[in-house]
Amino acid sequence: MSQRKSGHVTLLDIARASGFSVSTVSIVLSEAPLSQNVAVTTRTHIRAIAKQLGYHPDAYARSLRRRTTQTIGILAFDLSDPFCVPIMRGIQEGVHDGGYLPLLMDAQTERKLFDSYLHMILERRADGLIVIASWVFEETNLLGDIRKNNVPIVIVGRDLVDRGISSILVDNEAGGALATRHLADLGHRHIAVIRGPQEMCDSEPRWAGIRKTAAQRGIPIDERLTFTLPGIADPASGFEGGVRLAQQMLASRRPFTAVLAFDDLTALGVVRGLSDAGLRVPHDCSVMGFDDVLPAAVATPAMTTIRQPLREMGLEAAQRVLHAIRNNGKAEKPRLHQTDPELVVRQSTASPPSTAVKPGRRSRT
Amino acid sequence: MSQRKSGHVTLLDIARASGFSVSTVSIVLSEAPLSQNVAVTTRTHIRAIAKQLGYHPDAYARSLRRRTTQTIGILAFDLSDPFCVPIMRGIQEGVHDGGYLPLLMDAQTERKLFDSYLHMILERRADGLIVIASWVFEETNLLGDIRKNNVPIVIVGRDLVDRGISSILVDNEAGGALATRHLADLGHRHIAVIRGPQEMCDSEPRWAGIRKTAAQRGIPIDERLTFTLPGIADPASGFEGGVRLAQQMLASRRPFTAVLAFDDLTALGVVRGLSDAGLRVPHDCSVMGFDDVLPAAVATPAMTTIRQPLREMGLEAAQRVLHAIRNNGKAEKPRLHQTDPELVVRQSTASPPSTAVKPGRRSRT
DNA sequence: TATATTGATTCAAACGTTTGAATCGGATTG
DNA sequence: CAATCCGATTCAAACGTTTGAATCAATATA
Repeated sequence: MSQRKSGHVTLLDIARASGFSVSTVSIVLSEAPLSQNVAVTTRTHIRAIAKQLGYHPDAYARSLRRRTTQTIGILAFDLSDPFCVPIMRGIQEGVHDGGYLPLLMDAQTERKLFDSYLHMILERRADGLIVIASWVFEETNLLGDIRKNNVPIVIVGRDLVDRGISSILVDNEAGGALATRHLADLGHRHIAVIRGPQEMCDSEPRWAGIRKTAAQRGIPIDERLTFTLPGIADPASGFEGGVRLAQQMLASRRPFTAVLAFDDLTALGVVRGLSDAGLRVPHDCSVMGFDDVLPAAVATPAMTTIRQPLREMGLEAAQRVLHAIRNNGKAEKPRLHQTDPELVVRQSTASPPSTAVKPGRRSRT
Repeated sequence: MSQRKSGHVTLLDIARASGFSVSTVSIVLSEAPLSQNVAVTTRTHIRAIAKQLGYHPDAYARSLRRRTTQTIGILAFDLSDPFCVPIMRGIQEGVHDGGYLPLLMDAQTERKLFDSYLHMILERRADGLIVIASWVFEETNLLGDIRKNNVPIVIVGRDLVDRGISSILVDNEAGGALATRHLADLGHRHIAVIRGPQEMCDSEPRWAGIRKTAAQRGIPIDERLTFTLPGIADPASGFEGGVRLAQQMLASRRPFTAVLAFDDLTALGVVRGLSDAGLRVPHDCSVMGFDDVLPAAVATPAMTTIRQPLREMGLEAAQRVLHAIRNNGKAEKPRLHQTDPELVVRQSTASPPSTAVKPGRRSRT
């Protein structure tokens, strides 16, 4: 009855129903400072009617008038990547605590979608933007458009500082070193390595950390036991890659007692590959991952890995944009924030077998 | 220079820069039917300036005027549940194809956040709403408010038809039957069962499917080998529950050759629990999950499970709301849509050991 | 030449809020 | 009694769009 054509209850509806003007109703319902001057009886009356009618202020009209949306866009390149989830959680926490509304979007690894969502975020006048760049993430020139409309932006999972964008990243070199040191401490001398795809910025420094630490400890790196993942956009491909590369390792007939995989999914693939060949982890061969995502924790044997402080990274990203929003005027210079990785020892690593197992030869059946 | 105080480029800016009126600019840039009447030179001129200035129409002003937001809210109770991801993907696909923008929100298993986001969705005037109710999901009376503002709503993962809400759900009874049949076909006669928490609507019918099929096949269900997961909101708790219950199974000293777990995470927990006790899966004992989420697929041995057509369910949900939006006037009556589960045979199930292993006794070490 | 037709552009109102300024009856003060 | 102040409420303009109706010149028709 009092419903308008739009189907939504508006201030006018309440004004009519209560006998007061739209202004008064607005002042009361939005709890403006002026509402202290409004008679108490009026206030309660208006509030009662609003609740009864199921009034919810129109965010569009409100934002239009107030010229602020209190909204921060979160654009994930691939939300199905378990890697994204804790980051997203951290971001949400930070954004929410700052009184902003997170506007979550998932580009599903599709460049086209990514751009289209970037448009939407611009059109929705988000006060800030955070990009989660998991796995292989293609550049987009649209990011320039973002800055043209001076929306503060932070990216996590990729270093775009030289593009003028604040970035948050784990210290990959330290992570690679941590992993290598762990295997060295266990006594491994023959380590197979699976490097990340060349397109990913994490690959190189992680590899550097591995190489340097191996050199320090006097561990030779056999290049015939060094492999590289192909750069496919689908993160689940990491698993398949791990399976395939494990087979190649075994086929190479070079001895190794541990595998250092680029990330957890790849490591899980390696476990599968080794297991299919009759090898047991960690009894016959140790396997390490990187990231510490859910599947690694619930697999058996539980995966030893290098944890990225994903939640903290998300939180940091949120605080970074919020800060940028607050001193809106002066654009601060982009910074790179590196976070500390952490070794998580679980079940997939152990000392090398006493008698050096020669992989490629089935150990049972 | 031509930037307004808002920091965003507006139609007025372009009008001034081009020498045409706001109306003309609007007509051109929004590609209204009238734009055919606009001179070609004018069109290209205006478009050029718009691009140069980096113009993006203000979604708020536009929606306000057009009285439609072309937006569908997606409210997930817990996005970190891998169960949600394919559903969300399906929804996104359907929503996007229908020309709508998905507005994704993640309640992080918090009732308070859920309600708060529900508010936001209402305030943002979403044209429709889809709720993903993974795991234990508490009711909320706010759903009534949604209908009061006649926003079409569909829920997936929970049956709320008697509350007047269209629901999409896997056929749990069929799924339970499918799983039981698979184990029976393999020759298992002693099956331990882990039932879902009582708070979940999936638990009962799934259990019914198991019981009936077991009876059909003449397989006794030992109630001392039947367990129930506690109803905790955190889905990762399923894994812990599985570990603990596996220990209880073994401690009970009752013989069993297979475990039918409520879902994949629980099943992975069971594998861990059995493995810690020295039992091998599937050699000593088979384990089955339910849902078919990512961690089940990448574990070793790969988990045999019952797949829910999650993506299809999401798609269906999207189409259901879109349909409801289209014939807005007449509210159609809520329907329950049950989807067909599918058996996915992997590595975690096999025939029972020839010599009936008595669990509770370590088979090695 | 006057009138109708067309093509190109603009006017102006509206969407639902918010908010500085204005109103207005009544009470207080000089 | 006039002037002032105060508390309670309302006016009216603005936010950036869209769009039916209006304008207006130039061309085609009678």
